[in-house]
Formats: sequence, structure tokens, C-alpha cells
Amino acid sequence: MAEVADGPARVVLTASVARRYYLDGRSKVEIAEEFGLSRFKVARLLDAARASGLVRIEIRHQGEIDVDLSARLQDRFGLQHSVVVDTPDDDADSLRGHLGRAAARLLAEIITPQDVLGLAWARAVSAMARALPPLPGTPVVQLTGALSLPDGPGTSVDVVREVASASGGAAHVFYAPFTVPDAATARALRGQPEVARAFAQLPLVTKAVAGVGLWKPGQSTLYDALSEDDRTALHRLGVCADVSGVFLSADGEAITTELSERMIGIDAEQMRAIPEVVVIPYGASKSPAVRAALRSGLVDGIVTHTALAHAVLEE
Amino acid sequence: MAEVADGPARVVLTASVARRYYLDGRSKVEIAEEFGLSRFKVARLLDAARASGLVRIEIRHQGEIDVDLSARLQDRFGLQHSVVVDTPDDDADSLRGHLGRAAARLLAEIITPQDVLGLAWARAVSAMARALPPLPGTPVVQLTGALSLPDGPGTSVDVVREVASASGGAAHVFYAPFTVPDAATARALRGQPEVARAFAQLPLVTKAVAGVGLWKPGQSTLYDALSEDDRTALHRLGVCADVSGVFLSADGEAITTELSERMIGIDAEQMRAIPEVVVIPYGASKSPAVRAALRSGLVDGIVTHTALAHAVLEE
DNA sequence: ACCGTGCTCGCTCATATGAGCAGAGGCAGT
DNA sequence: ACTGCCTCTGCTCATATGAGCGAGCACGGT
Repeated sequence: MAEVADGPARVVLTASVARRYYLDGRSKVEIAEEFGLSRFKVARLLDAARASGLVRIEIRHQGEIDVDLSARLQDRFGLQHSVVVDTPDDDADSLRGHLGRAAARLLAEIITPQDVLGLAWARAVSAMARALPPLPGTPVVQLTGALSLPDGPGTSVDVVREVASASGGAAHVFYAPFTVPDAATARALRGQPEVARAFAQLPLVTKAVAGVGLWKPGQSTLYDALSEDDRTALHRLGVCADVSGVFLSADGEAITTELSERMIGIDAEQMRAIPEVVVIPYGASKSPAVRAALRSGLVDGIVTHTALAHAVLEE
Repeated sequence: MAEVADGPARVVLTASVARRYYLDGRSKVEIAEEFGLSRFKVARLLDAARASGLVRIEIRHQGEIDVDLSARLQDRFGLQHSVVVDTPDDDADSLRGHLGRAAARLLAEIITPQDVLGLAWARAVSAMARALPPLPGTPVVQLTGALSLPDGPGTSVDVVREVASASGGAAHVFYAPFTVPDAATARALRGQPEVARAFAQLPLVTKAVAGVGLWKPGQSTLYDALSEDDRTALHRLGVCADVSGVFLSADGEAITTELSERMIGIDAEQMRAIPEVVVIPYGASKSPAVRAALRSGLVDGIVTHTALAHAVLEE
């Protein structure tokens, strides 16, 4: 990287050539003619200019997206889309707001009129829904039952209806809780026409948005909603993360549990069948869960913030 | 120059593509295959990346040479070589030292064993000579007679001998003053074998170094050495600059004066015949003289400092 | 519904470009 | 001087690249 160790005439010539090439966009042949050199000489001067650091190329985005981290996440986990928002936010609420807006922009960008949108319930998904511009007649499908959250801004049903009505598309919703006390009740609920109709739409979903929880207190809405018995039972089975009700081990294997029988929502196989599932995790402590989700192969896109992205990439 | 106004997915894609192209040096075809795009799409993304400022290319030299100013001077006046030293120096002595070293490096770079070097007398030329590494057997020719300068570091003769002995080349010198009181004396001196022999070498000179004076008190060693009558006479003739004894009007026309008959040194025509004449002017106030010199067509190269270069370029 | 209008995309073909090679000096060691 | 080694240069030829074109598509006006 040492500066050109040549004489001043060569330095000036190199700089002039580099200017013509990189800034004025002339071709090497043109430059060669202008300076009376062979085009090979010009190419070598340009190589030298870059090798010596005389020409410096930098890629940087002055918006709130950290393109470098985004690309690294995308490469590392083979994702279709990755958006890392550069925000120092520590507060969960404003973080959700930021990520929600970013996810809304991403979704608006990648969705087409042919797409069918699936929405799981998560607070970040709610935040996204609020920031989402009207989509062109996109049908919206509810992926999970409702979790009762006293201070929540809306249930899974509300979010789906909201997005569908703004888009003018069909809303495939059902009224049922996410978890029930026993498998029989769950089977009965799934048998109900409304629920069955909604579930019948699942194979048609082409894009979905979900949240990610870490299987620890305060790191997963589902964890916090379950009984102590359920929590520890799943913990013993090696559950590390939940992606809107789909349980994963630390290395991303889907884990089927007795609890799965008692839930009304999408399962791992159905989720895997969706071409693009985007998750919106936040909080650096969730990194094990995010790693699990990204390794699972269920997830194709991510919207998150720098701190968590860094944590995920540092193996 | 506004940042990419597109969605985040496109921004990230563009940045990834730009990184692969500009930093990893992959071809557009390779990138297209890697990302599943057409090579045209890749080209358009790259264009957009540059237009939007996501990719920034800058050319800058962290040595003491201002490559941009150098190139502008070179372009503007059609010079073969131009070196602008970036120094805030105001002190004439240290400025001369800097420029002398830069000129020495330039000369060492561009001189070949076939060259014959001509040296005019100027303090900056002395400074250069002191910094000059041994040249490979280059003959050195004295271009001007001696100016008596009480505190000077050496006469024109000394400088030529010094350079020639370091190079191991022949020294073509003569002992004569630069100006004499009348034309007859000058003719007599020119007729002397020693002087005639030196002058016979002039057509062989291929590279020469000279100084530039502005025709005002304290801005030209020659001006300061002349009588009041000569000064004003030349001033009335429109003399603006002297290039080691060759007088120029403000727009660079060579001016022949009665004084020319009384000088022992190179004339305009002989100087024009030298393929490469390099001057080493300094001091921002000299800019009219430098402009005249550069416009005259007598001068092919320049070594100077930023302040003067700026002054010269500002019309 | 119908037709421009403007946009994006990927094609063709002429041109620009890079990899690798061979010849021409320069240099140090016999 | 000769030799081998090294660097620098410009060549050939396969490949990459850009300019310009027309097809496809969304949008907005009548």
C-alpha cells in the first residue's frame, strides 16, 4: 500500500491517467491515444495506481442501512434478502419502530401482484404492518393463532385485516388462540371451517413475515405466555429458538414437541414451503436464536439492526 | 448525487455487486452468474452505484506532490512535465530547497544516457544541482554567463562543473559575465574559443533547466543586476518576464532588445530548439511571468509550489 | 376499452479489455 | 565479452464490455 515509489513525472502521469479513466470514464484506448501510450501501458499504470493506493474506491451508504453488514449476513447464511439498520437504539420500542419501517420498505419493494402474503404474530410484525404502504391487491393470510398480550397493539387477526384492507386484497383470518390446553381442543379448532379455510391458503403463501424468539424469559412472547411446565419441557428438548411457533434447536433443526399438537399455527414443513420467509429479530442477546433460525433453512430474509447482526456474525 | 432512492433490497444488492466488482475485481459476467442477473443488469447497477454516490472513487497522493494541480497545469499549458509541490512554505530559501529537490528527482527520472543537459543560472537551479544524484555520464552545457551575486552559492560555471563532475560527463563551461557594457565587448567575448566551443554545444542540448524572473525589483536576479536605464528600457518594451535572460512579453512573445546584443547567453531561438526546457519558479507574485513563460512555447516543463500554481491557473 | 408514453429489460454486434507470451534491453557475475 | 536473470514492453486471441435497439409492461388520459 506504500505510495508510488517512482519519480514525480510518473506519479503525475499515473494520476492523470487514473483521473481520465475513473472520473471521466474514458476508455483505455482513448487514454492511450491521448497520452501517446500503448493501451497496455495504460492498463499497467492503472493497476499500479490501484495497488499503490493512489486511487481509492470506497463503498458506503449514508442512509441508515449498513450495506456491508447486510451483505455479509446475506452471504454467510445464503439469504435472499438482508437489511441491517444502523441504529444505536437500545430501547426495544423504538428499535421495533425502526425495523418495522425498514421491513415495510423491503416488503413493499419485493412484493409483486402475484404474491400472497403470510403474517405471523410478533410485535415487530405489527410494527411493520403499521408502516406498510398499500400493496396492490395482495391477499393476506394469518399464519398463527392469537396470543393474548394485554398491552399489545393488536392481535394476529387485527394485523392481517389491517394489511389486507389497506391493500384491497382478501384477508384469510381465523379466530383461535395460539395455544390450547390439550390436543383434542386443537384438533377441534383446526376442524372448524373458518380455520380450515385459512389453513388451506397456506400452500399458496409466497412471502411471509415472522418474528424470532429466544427460548428464555423475556426473549420470546410465546415463552412468556406458556406455563412453567411447558417452558422447561421444551427447554429439555433442546429448544433454543421459536420462529412464530416453530421450534428450533441451537443448530437450526426443527423440533416437534407435544406442545405442537396443542398449537394452532403454521408448522415447520409449511414454513419451509414458503418461498420467502422474512424475520425481524432485534436485541443483541437473541443472537443464538437468530443463528438457529438462519441455519434452519426456514428463513430466507432478515431485517435487523447492527448490534444483533454483529453478534450473529461473530461465531 | 442523492443516495439511491430505491428500496433497501436494491441498495444492498447494488452494494454487494459494487463490492465484488470494484474491490474484489470480478468481471461483470462472473458477478451476473453469481447473483443470477444478466450482465446488463449488473452494468446498470454499477452505473447507478456510481451515479448515486454509493461508490466513491478518489485520486489523491499523500506525498508532497499535488497531482491534481500538476495535471491541470500540464493540461492547461500543454506541458510535457509538471510537478507541483504541496508546501505552505513562504520562505524563499526553504521553498527553493523543496523545489530543488523535487526538480532533481524529476530530472533524474526523465534524463537518459543520450541526453545532453543545459543549465542556466538561477538560484533554484543551484538548489536543484545540489540535490541531484549522479547522472550516467551526462554532458553538461552552460547556457548563460555569470551574474555576480555576492551571497550566491556559486556561479553558473560552478554549478555546471559540479553537476558534470558528479555525473562523470563533460562540462562545457565558459568564463564570461552575463551582461557587458557594450555590444562590441559581447561580440569579442563570443568570439573567444572557449565561449564559442560552449555555444557550439547548444544545438546538442536535449534537456535544460532554467529559472523565471518577473520584471520587477526583487523578482528577477537579472533585473536586480541591471542599471536603472536598462530596467526601464526593457520595461517600456513590454518585457514582463525573463527566462534565464530570454525576455518575454506578458503574452509570451519573445522580445529582442538592444540589451540582447550585450549579453552572453542563450537566445530565444536556441532555447526553443531544446526539446525540453524545465523551469523552477516560486513565489505567488511571479504568476504573470510564469504565465508568459508557459505561453511562450519555450518552456516544456515546470516544477513549482501550490500557491504559484494556483495563481497561474486563476486567469 | 383503447391507445400513446415512458420505463425496464435483454438482445446483437462492434469494440475494449485481460491473460499470457515472446522479444528487447539492462545488469551482475564470471 | 558472454551468460543468465530480470524487467519492461507490446503482441495475439479469447473474452468482457458498451451502445443502441426493439420487445414487454405499467400507467394515465380520452
